[in-house]
Amino acid sequence: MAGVSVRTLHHYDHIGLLKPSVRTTAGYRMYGKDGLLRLQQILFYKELGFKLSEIREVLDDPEFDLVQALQMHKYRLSEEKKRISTLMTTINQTISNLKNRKMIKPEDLYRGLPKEQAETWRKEAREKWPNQVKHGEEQLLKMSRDDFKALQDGFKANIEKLASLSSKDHTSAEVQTEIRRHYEYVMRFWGNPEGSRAEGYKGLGDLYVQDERYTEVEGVPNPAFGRFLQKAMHYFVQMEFGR
Amino acid sequence: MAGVSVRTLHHYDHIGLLKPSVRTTAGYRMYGKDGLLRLQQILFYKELGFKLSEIREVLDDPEFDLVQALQMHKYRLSEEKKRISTLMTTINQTISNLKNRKMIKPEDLYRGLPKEQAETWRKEAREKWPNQVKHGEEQLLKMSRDDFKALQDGFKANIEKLASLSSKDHTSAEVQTEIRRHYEYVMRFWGNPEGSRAEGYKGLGDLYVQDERYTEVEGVPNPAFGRFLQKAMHYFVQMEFGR
DNA sequence: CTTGACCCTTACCTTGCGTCATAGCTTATT
DNA sequence: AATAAGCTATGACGCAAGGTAAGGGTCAAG
Repeated sequence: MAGVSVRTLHHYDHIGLLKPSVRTTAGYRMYGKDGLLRLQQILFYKELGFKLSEIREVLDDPEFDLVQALQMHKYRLSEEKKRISTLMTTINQTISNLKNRKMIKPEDLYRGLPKEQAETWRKEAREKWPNQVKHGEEQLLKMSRDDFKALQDGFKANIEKLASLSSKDHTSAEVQTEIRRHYEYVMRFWGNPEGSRAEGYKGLGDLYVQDERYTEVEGVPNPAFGRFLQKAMHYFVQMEFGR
Repeated sequence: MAGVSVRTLHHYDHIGLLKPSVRTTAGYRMYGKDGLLRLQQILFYKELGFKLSEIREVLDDPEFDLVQALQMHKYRLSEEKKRISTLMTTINQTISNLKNRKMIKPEDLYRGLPKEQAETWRKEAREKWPNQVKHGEEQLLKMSRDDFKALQDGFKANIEKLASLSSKDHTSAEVQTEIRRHYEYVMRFWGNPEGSRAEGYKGLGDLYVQDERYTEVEGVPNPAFGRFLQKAMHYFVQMEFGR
């Protein structure tokens, strides 16, 4: 009748949030106009996302600082909104990665590289970001073998350093410094066109979580490291490019 | 060790989401590298807001359309985000109303009005939007007594009509048409300066919920009507001014 | 008087674990 | 080796806000 179920009224009665003004001899709950007002207030605050216990405080304690409570709640809501926003961009990245992974097979990446080198790369199974590569392939082809080796070793060292930091806070300066180097390596390997770099890098972070092969360390998969990297990378992009 | 509690692993085991690869003779749960990967994937999707049952579907059914699931989830998140946004503006309104209500006493409103008229108004106890009025007072003073009476009667009729519609959907054309008239009446009574009208009108809707006196019909408080009006008014402002 | 539409109470189910309680296992120290 | 500290395991209960029966009384209409 008033938009709430009988069960809800039972519940409110049970927890003492809203008690009927009278009970008929048969035990029926009867609510007066004051009860109706209180119910509407309850529903109002409930819509705002307050918990019933909080509502009870608000309504029963006249000394309660309602304005402050509302402001605190607004802050909670704003945090939740931010969280949802980042989740949505993460989902976007994940979706585009899944699509691209379907379209480009790993083999495509090595096509055009000297067989020997491709074989080494594949065996080491450490710097595997072949997916989505379109520009990277060309860039690699332009490099001399020595340049490539140096880059590869530096990259390897960087990854290992990050692995050793994986128990730290992903937002710490230590980690973020190393992540910046990681970003630069990835860009050189990956050769992403300007503009989509931030997006691509974040997406790579998501891939780390999706596929264990990306975060093997010394040949041993380490998925927790993947999640650590993903968070650190997202944070880096956030700070560096502002989303 | 991996960022999850033992209890969580028990739980995942219990619901069949993540089972240990082996059990020691003592019954200890041992997870292999595959288990670790699966755990990370679980945590990843959990962060995105998926329910555990959904995660199980995603991970266990290779035929599962992950992209579609992600897109659906993104939509859910966007809806939630919208909801939070409107909640936040509602809170803002409520806060400013509470503040203003504290600052301006009802008596202030009638100050300067002919005593007789103020008395009538107070007694009828029906069109009570004296709060926050700064401009309204002046406007009322400019009107002749007859004009005022006509306005008052029309307003009263409008409110009664809305009360009779309070069981309908607040977004229906019927209701919204009457709400538009209500809006016009309020603006004439209230005399809000241009620019803040939409905000003020929404805020008035919130006040309806806060104080039963605002939605008395024939002298009888009707708080459910208050909530109805509030929603209808918010919707009106949304459609008319786009927030 | 019976039927259907309400209401009552009691109590279990949901989600994702936290938090005991009780007991067995492993490891470190004595 | 014995003992204590510090794991783990298995129930089982609790929280939030009610949904969903189960079993039974009540009320107005026919």
